Amino acid sequence: MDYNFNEIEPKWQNYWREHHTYRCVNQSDKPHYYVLDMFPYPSGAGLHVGHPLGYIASDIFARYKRLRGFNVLHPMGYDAYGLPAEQYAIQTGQHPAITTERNINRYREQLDKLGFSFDWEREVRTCDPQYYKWTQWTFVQLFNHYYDKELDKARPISELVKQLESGTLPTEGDKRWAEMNEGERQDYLMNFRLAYLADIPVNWCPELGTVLANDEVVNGLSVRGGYPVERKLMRQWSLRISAYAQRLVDGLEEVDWSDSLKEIQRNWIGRSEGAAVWFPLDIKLNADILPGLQAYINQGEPQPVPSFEIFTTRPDTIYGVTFMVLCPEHELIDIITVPEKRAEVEAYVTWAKNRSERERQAEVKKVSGVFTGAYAINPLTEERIPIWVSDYVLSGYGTGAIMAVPAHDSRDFAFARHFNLPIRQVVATDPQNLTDPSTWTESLDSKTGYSVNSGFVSGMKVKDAMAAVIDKIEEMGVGHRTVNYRLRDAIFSRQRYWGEPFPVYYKNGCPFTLPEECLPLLLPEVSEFKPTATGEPPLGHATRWAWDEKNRCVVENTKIDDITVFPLELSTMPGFAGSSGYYLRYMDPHNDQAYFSAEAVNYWQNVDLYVGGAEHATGHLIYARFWNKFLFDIGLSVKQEPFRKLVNQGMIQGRSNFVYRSKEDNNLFLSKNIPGREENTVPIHVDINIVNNDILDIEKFRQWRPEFAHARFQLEDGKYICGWEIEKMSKSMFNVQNPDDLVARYGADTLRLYEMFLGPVEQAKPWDTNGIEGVFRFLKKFWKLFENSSDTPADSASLKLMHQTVKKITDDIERFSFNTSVSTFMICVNDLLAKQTVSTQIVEPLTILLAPFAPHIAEEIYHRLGHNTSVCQAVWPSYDEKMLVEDNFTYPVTFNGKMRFTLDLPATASQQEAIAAVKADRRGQKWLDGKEPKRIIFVPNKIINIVI
RNA sequence: GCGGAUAUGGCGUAAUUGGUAGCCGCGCCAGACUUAGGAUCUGGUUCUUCACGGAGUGGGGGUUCGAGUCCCCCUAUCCGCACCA
Repeated sequence: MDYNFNEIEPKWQNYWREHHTYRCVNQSDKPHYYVLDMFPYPSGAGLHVGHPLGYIASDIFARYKRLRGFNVLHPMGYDAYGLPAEQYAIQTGQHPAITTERNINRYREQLDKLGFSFDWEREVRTCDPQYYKWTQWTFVQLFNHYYDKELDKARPISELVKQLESGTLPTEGDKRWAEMNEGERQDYLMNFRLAYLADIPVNWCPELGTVLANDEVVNGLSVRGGYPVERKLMRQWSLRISAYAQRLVDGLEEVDWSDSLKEIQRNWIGRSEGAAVWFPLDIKLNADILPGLQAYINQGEPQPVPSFEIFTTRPDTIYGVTFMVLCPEHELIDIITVPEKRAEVEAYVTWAKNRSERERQAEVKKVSGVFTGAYAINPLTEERIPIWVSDYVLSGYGTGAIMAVPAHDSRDFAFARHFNLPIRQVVATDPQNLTDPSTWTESLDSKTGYSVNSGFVSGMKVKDAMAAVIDKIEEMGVGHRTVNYRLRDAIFSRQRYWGEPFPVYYKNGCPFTLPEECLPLLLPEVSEFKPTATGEPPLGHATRWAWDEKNRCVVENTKIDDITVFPLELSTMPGFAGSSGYYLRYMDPHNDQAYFSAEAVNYWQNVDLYVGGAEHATGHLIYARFWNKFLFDIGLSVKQEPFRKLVNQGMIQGRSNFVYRSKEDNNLFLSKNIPGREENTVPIHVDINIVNNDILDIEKFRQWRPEFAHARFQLEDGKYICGWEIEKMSKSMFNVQNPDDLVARYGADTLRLYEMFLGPVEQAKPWDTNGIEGVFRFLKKFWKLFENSSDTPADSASLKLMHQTVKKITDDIERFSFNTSVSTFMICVNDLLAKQTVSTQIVEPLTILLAPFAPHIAEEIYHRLGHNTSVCQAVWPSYDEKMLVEDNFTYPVTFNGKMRFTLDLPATASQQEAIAAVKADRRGQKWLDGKEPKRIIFVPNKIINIVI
């Protein structure tokens, strides 16, 4: 009987489902292992071909670990909230819950066909109230905690309040806690909460009534609709992820991730060490401007005169400062600008503020700025330094103000050149030979060299000068050593419908969280998914959706004039909210008392292996680490890092095929290698499903589209050869390969093996089915091998081969090298098929080895070999080292380093035997020349290196 | 511009981690079987050469008895960040 995957695969998929083969329990004598995939967003297009790659790899590993005797947690779920379902809802009126449900069912169907060993009883969906209850709960915790910089962890905000009340902690700012009213106190606490409301500059589109992400805005117009977009300060929820910046950097040391991914995260967090320095203002203190400067007088370092703070990573260059620059958003601009410059400065600030992020990025090289007419004093040199405004200084980083050292910073250099400001050299690689900086074409940014023209640090190495200057400014009380991070707080509100509602209501404009027992706050039904006419987010359509404080419940259609009923937050949470803690929920998915139980998390700890795309490096993987660290601080999570080992599966690109249409004759198509084809034809994308190994199926092509019905061809060797190119996988390029088609044609086992055979899991590669036949042939051979097997005892050659295969496959899986595993299987089967008959003693262990890769065929053979339990309950075969050794090897022999001859030796030979063999050899005698070898370097199977 | 990675036959890749480069598969060539084949089997396939031989892991240098592998300098491609002081 032939290998009939059509019969085998559904049979065992049903068997596994009925027998709950992959059910996983939270207690076991076995060691535990948690294998996790990044859960998919169920898009309408179905499972995308890149997804199975990672799922197959993790499934192989999960199955392998089970066979090695581990209790394996291998769950799957859906990141079900998201924009596409909502956009579809706006266009069609179809509720996103319905489309999402439909897409999930389609995903599930596709996943089931591939034979994954997920424990579906643990499935989570981010849009399920039983799940998002805990997303909301975590938000409430974030709101109720602050970051204690002393203890370096999150603590309840109530403890901060206690300290403020007792006066052990003074308030920052002009008012003391005791003097504040309730509203002021809430406002003050908002500066500390880990989830907080604050005014943040956003891209606001008035026509669409929503905030847009930077990539949704082009040239100041919305991508959708082309409406004008303005930068606007808006009150938005944010997560104070920046408080965790240092711990997010430090944590990278202890995880087993690729260096490149760690590096991406390090860059994203952007830690840089430097100094904060206060520059006093040199202005006349008159009654007009004095109130505005109060904050600059009282705040921070105790300065008797108004000063402003800058951040620099190059304190050593402070003697080279020739101007200062403030960002256009800096509140000091308004105060210090001299009257005669005011009009010019205001015009510039208005222009700069209205530029979109995109415009700003596109015109990075354009220098713009304006002089305020005001001056600062360099605290070390006491020079007067002009203060400028320019948008090359960003408000979101440092203090939004810099000291400019044009000689040693390329941006300051460009600015100085443009406005003809002085450039003063204070660092030189060769202090003896200074050149005139006004002749330079670029700044000297390097940190190697010596300080020059720099007062007391002149002559020091840059590194020493940095330390010396910081010491000096600390001593003078005008600054201090500090660290800055590029990481910004995460904006957490979206004016969308299809997301988690915030468990927040507003009382006198102040946000309060709902009590825990009232969670989840259900997403209300709305009549429309667009923003309301008054510009509220879609949740504004929920009629009088509100919190009834007296009855402690959420109400709708109520009279809002009731004084105990308060409006609820109308924004929803962003996509990363639901995905930041899902791996913890899988540990205990049905718990309705807690996010997850202490027992569950103590048992599973954290994810041992996480497989997913590197595109989440600066999104999900940062947020999830933050989320986990917070849960760790409040005693829920038991590990600082959620994902111990991470494997990034490579991106799958598309391999497009082309036909070449003649420029003269629209019905004539030339095969790729016909002379003159390049000049006389235009390439046209052709559906890859009617091309096999770059050979076009001519009949299918004629049927493909009416315009090709009468196509004629110039063939080569009777075939039409198509061209190809690696491109992004997309419908419009007809290069999307649907996994379903391949399963139908070759079976899931072949697809699984083939995806692994393509190349290393981590590597990006084009999708290409050219080699799938070879893998399919292998499975047919494996089947044949089983059919040829008999109960006769195994011969020693076969046994040896089997042991070698066990070792190789085991090693390959451990180091995640599945492509070489497939090769190993092929070699083994080809060797065994050359024999008349093969013992079932050999076939059975090979079947178990194959089970992680091709579970259906392995299950079928395992049962046919007489077992009535699943191959998943089998024991991974072990190997005997003695069986691996080759009998004889040819060794290259060298004397004093020179290669002389080769020698045959048994692999098990000892040093003495090796020396004896050399002595016995005629050439050996000649080179030894009667002398005894001093030392012999003898590596089995490698080399004999003899030192006389 | 900064940071990270990669580079091996016609193609995807492999190399016991410093030890005979090209395993395995695709494709191709030749042959067998077959009414037929998108089936199966056998042999060959880095380049060059009739052959003997020679060359060869993006290019150039170095370390080593020995380098695809380690070091330095280029080049190309891919990815991430991008006025982050």
